[in-house]
Amino acid sequence: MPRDYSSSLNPSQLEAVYATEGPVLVIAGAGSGKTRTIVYRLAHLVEEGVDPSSILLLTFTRKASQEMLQRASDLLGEGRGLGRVQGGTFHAFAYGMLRRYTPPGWPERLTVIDRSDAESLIREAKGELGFGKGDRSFPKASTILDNVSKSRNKEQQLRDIVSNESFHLLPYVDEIETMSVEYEKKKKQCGMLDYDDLLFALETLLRSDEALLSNIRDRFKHVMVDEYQDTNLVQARLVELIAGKHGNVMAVGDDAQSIYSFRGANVQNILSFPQVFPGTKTIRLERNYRSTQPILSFTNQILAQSSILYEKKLWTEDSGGAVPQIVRPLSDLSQARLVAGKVVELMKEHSPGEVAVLFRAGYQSYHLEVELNKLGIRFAKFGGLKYTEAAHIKDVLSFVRILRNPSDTPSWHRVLAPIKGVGPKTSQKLVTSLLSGDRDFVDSWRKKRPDLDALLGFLDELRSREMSPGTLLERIVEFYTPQLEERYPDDYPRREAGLEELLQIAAGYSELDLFLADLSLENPEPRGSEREDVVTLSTIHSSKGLEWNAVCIIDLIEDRFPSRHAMNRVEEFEEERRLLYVACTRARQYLALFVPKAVYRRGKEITEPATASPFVREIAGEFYEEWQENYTGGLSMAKGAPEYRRPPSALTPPSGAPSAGSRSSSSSPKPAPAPAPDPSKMGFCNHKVFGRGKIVAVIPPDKYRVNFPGFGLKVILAQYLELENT
DNA sequence: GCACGTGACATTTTT
DNA sequence: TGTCACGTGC
Repeated sequence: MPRDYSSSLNPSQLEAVYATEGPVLVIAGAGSGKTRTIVYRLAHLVEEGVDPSSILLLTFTRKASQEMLQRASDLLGEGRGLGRVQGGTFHAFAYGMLRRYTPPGWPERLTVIDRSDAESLIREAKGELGFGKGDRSFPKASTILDNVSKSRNKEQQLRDIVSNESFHLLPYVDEIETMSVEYEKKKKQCGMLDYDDLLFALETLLRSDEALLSNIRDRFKHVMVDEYQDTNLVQARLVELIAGKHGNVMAVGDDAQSIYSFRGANVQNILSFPQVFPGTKTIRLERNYRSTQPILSFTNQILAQSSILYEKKLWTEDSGGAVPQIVRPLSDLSQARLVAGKVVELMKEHSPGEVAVLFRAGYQSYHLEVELNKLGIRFAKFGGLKYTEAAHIKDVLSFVRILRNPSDTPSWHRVLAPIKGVGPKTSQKLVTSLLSGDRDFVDSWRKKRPDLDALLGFLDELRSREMSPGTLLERIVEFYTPQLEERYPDDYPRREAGLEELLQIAAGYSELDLFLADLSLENPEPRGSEREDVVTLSTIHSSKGLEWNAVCIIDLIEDRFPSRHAMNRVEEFEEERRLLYVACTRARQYLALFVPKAVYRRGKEITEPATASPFVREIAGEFYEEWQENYTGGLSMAKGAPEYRRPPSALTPPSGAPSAGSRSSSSSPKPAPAPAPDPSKMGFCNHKVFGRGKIVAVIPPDKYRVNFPGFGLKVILAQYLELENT
């Protein structure tokens, strides 16, 4: 007998929970109890007698899906088999499927490569093709990969992507295309799949095998997809393929929180969901259970200034609370000190785990990390460099990967590199010789170099015995550690600790394949134990779906937030706005935005004045109070806290039906609108682009924006362009 | 061909 | 801070 959840959920949430047949689209504003709704729906499905293993729950991170399953399990009590719910990220799901149903003609062992592996392949290709010799401005491997990946994610021609989004690379577009072809070839040769391949491969598999497809459709009778606004085209097609027939599919998302279009996410997916799945029931969750009204009014303002219309205004019944603060430190260096001070202050009222500092890019927290260390405040940092990208970790994993997939040439090169006398050329020859039957070259080198002999002997020995991932890793680390000390004399203890951690992770696996795939597909638990009660530092992207009592956001100045790379096109600018929206809506009770008045420029050794972020400038004064750093390092009130007024009626819950009618821009007085940004003052202008000494394009004044970040020519914003020399 | 030092340059976000 | 190209000496 299904339980009655009406005391725990509001009417819209209930509707979403009980709508288990047919397509459902839940537009869930920030903090509107989205997770809660999914959790209850899972519980309800199982209570209704649905077999947990026939539910597919696709989420943005595995952590998110684990949390939901745990909570559903708490709700129902253990033993209801919620562990059997299938789920995780699209990529992990795809990998699992491909592992189980390997398409005919594929190598039986698939290697999933991460970003840096892919970059190595691109670099290899570049070397072999002889591109970029003597040309310092030849695009970097990572830049090329960005474009290649974007082209696949958005399913547009590489050439178009380059012209539209990386305009300055246009002179190299031919080389980039050639390299992309070479990259695809190399992956195939080595039996490797990159992140994008996983999704396309699954689609190809399902489309090519009708029996399998119908099997899969029968198997997953209920599909739920979280963060639907951040799915890309293939992901949406996969959902349609699997759930399109029975139509028991629920997509949850928020168009105002779409922040992954750089990865090919397409907001259109959520907007056109009702067309793709006819008969869709659309449910809006707008009542906010997270933040105070002053914070919500502030975040609503951020969206209100957008050139995109969001049919959404969050509201709460809780009208108390402090107004958000805008704090103006004298520089970004003193900002670090002030934020650290603020964190200390906040920790008097909140536990450390309830305090977060958010930023646009990983490097922006460096100064703050130093300050926090000085004060002895423990923190966990999310986002930025991945732990598995560290050189020593990659070194060790290369051994493992070679054992699993002997044609993994990048790993071979990595392993061979430390041997004296082996450079790129010799390494190439050695690998060729190792992979072909012709061992003569290798054997002659083995005689010359005892360390090569030892290395190959070690690998042979590992190969000859079956070992668990944990044991295998232990042996490798043992073999590798002497090198570690030699190569990183300064910080090898730290790196040793990292390897120790890797051993811990490996010990939890019984299958090597899964261990390797998980390392590439899931962020392994960030250093240290899980869920320690410490302050959080996080990129905004990594803060998605999380919340804290107190949130500080730093570096709200032009060039940093919005990132100067995102000043290209209007869409990118708007995505930065949504990013700020996501950041601000993480806060429950306290929100502060730090806007340094100057920034230190590393190269120039000077401090330059900084301009406040346009997003901050746009917000009318009545929505925040302002503090300034004075010259003694203290803070003083610059603009008093406004007498907090009840927000205009459009923002308050309409009595009775919360989910309806709250969106009309009705007659209520709009709070003093900040002047809309004037494009002509933002640097839109006509500009010529030079490539290899000649003009390759002219950018029309009305559509494009030019940005000079100090040196070099950066020309941005291109939807179409005129080529002068073909 | 390789190792190693030097200097120039650029630095988003993530599966 | 890291990456890459290039020069030098072996």
